[in-house]
Amino acid sequence: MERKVTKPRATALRASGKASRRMPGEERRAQIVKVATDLFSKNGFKGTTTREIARKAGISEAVIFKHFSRKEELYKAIIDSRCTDTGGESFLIGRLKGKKGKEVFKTVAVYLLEEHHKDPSFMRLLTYSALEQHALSELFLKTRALELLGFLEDNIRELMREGSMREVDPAIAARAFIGMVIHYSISQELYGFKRYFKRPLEEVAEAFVDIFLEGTTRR
Amino acid sequence: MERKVTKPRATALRASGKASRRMPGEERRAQIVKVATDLFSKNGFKGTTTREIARKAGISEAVIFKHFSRKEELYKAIIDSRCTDTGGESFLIGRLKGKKGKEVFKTVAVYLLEEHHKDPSFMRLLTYSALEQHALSELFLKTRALELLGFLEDNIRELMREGSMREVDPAIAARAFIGMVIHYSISQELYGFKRYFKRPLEEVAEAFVDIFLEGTTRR
DNA sequence: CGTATTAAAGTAAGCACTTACTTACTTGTT
DNA sequence: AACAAGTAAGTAAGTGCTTACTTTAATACG
Repeated sequence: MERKVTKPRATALRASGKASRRMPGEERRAQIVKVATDLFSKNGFKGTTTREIARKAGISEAVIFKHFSRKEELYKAIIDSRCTDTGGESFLIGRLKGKKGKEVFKTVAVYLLEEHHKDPSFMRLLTYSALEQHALSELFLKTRALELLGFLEDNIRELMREGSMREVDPAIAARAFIGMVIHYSISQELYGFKRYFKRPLEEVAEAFVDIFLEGTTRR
Repeated sequence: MERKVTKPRATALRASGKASRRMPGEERRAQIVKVATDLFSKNGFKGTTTREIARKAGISEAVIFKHFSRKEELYKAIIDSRCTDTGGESFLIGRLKGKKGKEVFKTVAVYLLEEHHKDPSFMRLLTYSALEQHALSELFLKTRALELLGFLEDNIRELMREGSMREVDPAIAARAFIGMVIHYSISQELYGFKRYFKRPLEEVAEAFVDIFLEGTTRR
């Protein structure tokens, strides 16, 4: 049967100056991942369509399926890359080597606040994946989260041994510290608290460390 | 044209013992809201279909649209009811009247941890709505969240005035306290931390208040 | 109390559109 | 000419929502 003739979409895109041009396979794959990451972090897995990913990448939908067998596989590729990305929290652990005491807490707080501020997409992706019960939050928990908590607990035990920190439950104390930092970060970026409250993040980090170590009671 | 004849679904449901029976309009509306709340909190707005809501309620889809003009309107009805629900945080403010100092922090911590543990659906709904940029998180922020933070800030100022609390930034201190509590709660329930760490919530609440007031430094 | 009527609650079937994904083919590059 | 990258057109299934009709329950009346 005679084919319907319609205006080619990609050529229309090219005319508009937003079009993709042909790319080597690996480059195209990486571009799809980047665009998809952005959309998944904004809309979640179900809320993101392959049609929208293709549209934003300036390609046809079929190209996505040249690189990924299914939508789920694209999502998994993103999750995997984000948990092995050297820009993540293992990088943080590296920066903590050699630091002790207050400096550890300060470094952790500043790093986390800065990372979340600079690029909220990982935080959003992680939150969506926890809600949607995807693998990312499980993977993240088992790798980054427990690793960082473990590190802080060890640091707290060391401080107790050398007598500068009082007897506390290291696990609970680590959770308290991480909790105030990350919740601040999430409520500022995700919940819009930053419209009502804005401070330099170094100041906020400093204040949190101070409260954690010195408490709020007058002496 | 002659209608196709197939087995009525509702009668099939009735036979299976799970069927809805006829209900007065208000009762049915409430039932739809309850079922939909559960599904929206598990799957988000986009991830929940009207077919699935109807199936779980044991009714046909058309019944939903007898009560709500659109799916979006059903969602809004849920958001509204959850932010005016007397089981929410305004209830908390009521409980804080007359309490001072350490007792305020203790009551807030225990209450929030218990509420989230007993019914994580609101927390999930709120998190989904923040990600999906629905009205719930905005409404919640403007009502409950800022109200509670304001209350804590006032309490902190009062403690500084009477000399039992040292000079801190009340806004930052309130965020620090709320952050450790809520993040703990969310990470336990939503992220699955409770599989790796379990403590009686009174103990956790007590420890957080202690850290907030006394810090962790040995004196 | 029985019957007819009316109102309320509910359904089967469908519509128009969207979704993830496929396939046979075209275009561009080497 | 061969290969890689890409597309137009399509499929089967799913989605939010509508409509014309059926069923059930309540009410009025004799």
